[in-house]
Amino acid sequence: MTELPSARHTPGMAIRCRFAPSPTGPLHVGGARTALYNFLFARKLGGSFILRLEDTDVARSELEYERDVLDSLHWLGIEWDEGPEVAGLPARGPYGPYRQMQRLDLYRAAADRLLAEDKAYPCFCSPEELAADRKEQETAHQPPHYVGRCAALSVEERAGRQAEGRRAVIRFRVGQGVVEFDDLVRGHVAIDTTALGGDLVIVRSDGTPLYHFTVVVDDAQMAITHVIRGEEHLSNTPKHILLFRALGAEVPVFAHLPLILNPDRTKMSKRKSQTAVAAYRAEGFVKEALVNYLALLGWSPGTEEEIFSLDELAQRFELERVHSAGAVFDRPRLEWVNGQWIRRLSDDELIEGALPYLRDRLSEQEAGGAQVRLPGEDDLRALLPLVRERMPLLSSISDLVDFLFVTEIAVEPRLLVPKRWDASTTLEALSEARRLIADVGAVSFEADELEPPLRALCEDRGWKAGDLFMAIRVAITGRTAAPPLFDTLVALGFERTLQRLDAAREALANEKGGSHGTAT
RNA sequence: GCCGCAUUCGUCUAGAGGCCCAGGACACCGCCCUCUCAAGGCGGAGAUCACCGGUUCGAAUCCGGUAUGCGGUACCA
Repeated sequence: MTELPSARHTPGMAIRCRFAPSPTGPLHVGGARTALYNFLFARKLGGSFILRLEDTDVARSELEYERDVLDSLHWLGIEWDEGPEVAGLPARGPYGPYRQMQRLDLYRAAADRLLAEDKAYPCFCSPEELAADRKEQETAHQPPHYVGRCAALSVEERAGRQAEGRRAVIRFRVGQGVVEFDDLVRGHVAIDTTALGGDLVIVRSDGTPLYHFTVVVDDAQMAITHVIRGEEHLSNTPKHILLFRALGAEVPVFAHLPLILNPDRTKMSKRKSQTAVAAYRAEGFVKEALVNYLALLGWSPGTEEEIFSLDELAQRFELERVHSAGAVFDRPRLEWVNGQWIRRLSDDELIEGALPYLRDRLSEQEAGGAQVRLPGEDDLRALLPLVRERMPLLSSISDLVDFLFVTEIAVEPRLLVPKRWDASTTLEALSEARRLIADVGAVSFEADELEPPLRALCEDRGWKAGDLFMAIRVAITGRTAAPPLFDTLVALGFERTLQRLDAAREALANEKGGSHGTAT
């Protein structure tokens, strides 16, 4: 029996695809990308995107994770057309319920049908028997498979075992032959059923269904036309196809996505990489960047453009252009994309995104004993031109401007002295600069007014302007890297600029006096 | 072990027989710009297209094999 490819999509039929996470952990970037590709595919072709929760692994499923998965998808802008009830909102769509634990009777009915048609059978083999089989196969260098001990039991034999009190699993008859299908990403795939490990268990002895069964029952009942999922399912696809056929259902088209990898090229894992979408969000990545980056991890538009909004992606996305090889998750590149998107955000979006980080930073400092003023939206709005292009992450805002909102900054005296200068020169320069700034500022404290006289001073004294500016920068920010100096002075304000200059001079004088005192 | 999938610069990728002694981006290096940091501009280094055979006038592109990697092979999902 050689099967012809049957994974054909009927033209004209509405496209339906789905993302089916199991809430056993926070949403992983790999899952997010799978969801994204499904979403984009549906949007591009005017189909429906369905969300289904695979929560049959009761032991590992947690409500907290379910919320994380849902929140993360929502944050990314990946909205579903049909899905379960969440946060008080009712379920949407005609094929519900969309939670597997609420679909148990559907699986039971499907299993009963397969049993009635003898496409499946009860298997009474004990775990010990199975383990013994496996061991034997191993020594004989055979691939592990179910030997079929219970495949041909008579009605009497089954009744007998039941009477002994043995509990049965339900096994699906896999049969002989080659299963073939055309994967939208991988092309033609053919797998012999002998590689499937024998008749597979679809219902546990406690009556609960197994993944390979529920996924097919659900995809069939929900009329899924395209199954877009991770590559780890490729080898199991023949089982699914056989099950679809046995159930008399249309076999969907499959598309197996390449894996996202750790830097060592193994499947990306929590153990070796940061995987949770929520963790990237917390760090200060914007949703546009994560979507953009993930879309390009395994897919390319074929042009040299690389910044795309979700809407643009939905217009351009093609499954046929998805790569077949795994892709290493490259954080530096993600940060670059993030910087690109931060530049593109509106002022309000940027403020909304960044302000909480700044306030958190200042609150921390306040808790540490510092006196701070918590900035509001307008404070940050005024600073946007100074910081926007300096932010790889939303959280970068803190290092850039926090010194503007604390009453006193800590200045390391050594940092005040530029490389080409000594402490005396620095002290003198700072004093001269203080005088000039006080004079100019008394009339008008503007960036344009401040710069020329200070440059003239340097010219006069034979100083490098950069050295003077660096000394001032450290004096008022405590850092050697900061936004442009004169705008920063203005943002700080006339009074506070003079205060910090004075404090720096004092610190320098003390330091200098101290070291000289001991030397002479 | 068996089955499957994959293999183009460090990384993400373009490339569907001649346009490729392989293009772009990130990262890296240098120069320019410049008050620091960024950003931006320009330039550099970086891939014998995993390897070996074959097909062809011609192969990164087609075919076969090998190697390596990854995935699957559960009463997990």
